[in-house]
Amino acid sequence: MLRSTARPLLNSTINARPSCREYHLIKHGSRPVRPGSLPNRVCSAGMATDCAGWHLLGTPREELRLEHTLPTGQSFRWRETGDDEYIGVIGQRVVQIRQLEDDVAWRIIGRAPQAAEAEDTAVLADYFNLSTPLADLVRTWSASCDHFARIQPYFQGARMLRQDPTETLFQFLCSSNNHISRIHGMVERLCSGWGTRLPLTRSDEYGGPAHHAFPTLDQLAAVSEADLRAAGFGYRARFVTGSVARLRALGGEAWLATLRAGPPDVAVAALCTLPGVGPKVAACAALFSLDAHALVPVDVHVLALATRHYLPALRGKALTPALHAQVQAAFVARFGAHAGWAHNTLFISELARYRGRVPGTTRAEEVLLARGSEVAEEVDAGPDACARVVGMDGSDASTGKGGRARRKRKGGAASVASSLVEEQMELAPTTPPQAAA
DNA sequence: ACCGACCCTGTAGC
DNA sequence: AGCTACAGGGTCG
Ligand SMILES: [Mg+2]
Repeated sequence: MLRSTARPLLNSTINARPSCREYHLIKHGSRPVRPGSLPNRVCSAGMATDCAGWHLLGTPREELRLEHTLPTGQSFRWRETGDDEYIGVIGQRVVQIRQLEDDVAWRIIGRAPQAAEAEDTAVLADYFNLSTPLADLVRTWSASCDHFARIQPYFQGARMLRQDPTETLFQFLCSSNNHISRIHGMVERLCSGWGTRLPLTRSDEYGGPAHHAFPTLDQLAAVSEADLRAAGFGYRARFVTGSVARLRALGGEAWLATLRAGPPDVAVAALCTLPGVGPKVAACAALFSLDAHALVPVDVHVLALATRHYLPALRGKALTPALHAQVQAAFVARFGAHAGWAHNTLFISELARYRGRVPGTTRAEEVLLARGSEVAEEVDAGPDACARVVGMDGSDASTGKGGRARRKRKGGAASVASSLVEEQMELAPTTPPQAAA
């Protein structure tokens, strides 16, 4: 195994040459070295470390795959900095994280002074919800649902994160009737404009942009609607200032945290009293940050997959609160107390970025195949394939820099294909092609 | 319960 | 390449 044949250990924003010990920790094509000394169970976030600050999370691929967890719509706080490598902020820490063959490696590259190193491992374990055994849950879900059983092998390790409640609420306050790419920018400007900058602890190795904690409610209270409009928030500017004011009146972050202990419907009802927060955004905040593992944020895409597989009678109906409740109930009936987690795997299996990964599964693919589209040329990479099926040029569909499969024909299948290609981050179409025209 | 307006802007489509 | 037109992980009244 020659070094020259391996991809660079660190991406281009990391300038330092990795130490020899890093090579022991980071995979080189196949497997990490010194596996015998490493914890390999979910609940024991790794203690293993090296001189460059890398640790192992202790998560086998069935428990966590970053590709299915970080850039799939639960958080807008991560950016991909390399092949299967990301940098983002968890609370008061800037985290560099990378997928290994059967584990995940992480290190802290920046932190607030009050963020003690001794807490790092616990913070990571908390953020990735490591006390929830995903692989065990998957077995029960696969027994309950044929569709889930069919697609899940292609989307392993899709965990729910346990994000900060305030951060999650405002991220998804920005999400309604909006494009993913714009949401990313809005969240970023909120952080860089009003959040506390996190000093880098490895500034000699990292030359990328600065990172900031998500602004606290006190920091947000200093932001005017005009500020937000200038930052491109549009009409959501008033939602933000209004929600900040109301949250502070209710008791701020401490009050939000109390929602974790109560029933999910109480949390959702409370969140819905905030301006700009409806059932969908409330469910996102509750599932992504308030331990409401059973909640399902029902958007148009979730409704589409629900009508396709569970509630055919609801096809074509508008996404009213009543319908939202019906879909929610159907998911809980089928998947149980962690229905929100199950929904997450189903949701990401619909992403256009993964189109073709599961042979002949989605309705969109069925339409394309029925019309003889070249989508049939996509090879079956097999379950648990690591390589992307779409975006072979390495670009990320979610950043809009291309990478989508090129379509050549006009009319017929091509018009269907173009409606697919148009999907923003990725989601397969929710409306019949003819209706889209 | 239903329906139209809605701030922007990244991107598709010429 | 530049432009224009569109549509977007919903929410509100
Ligand atoms: Mg509300």
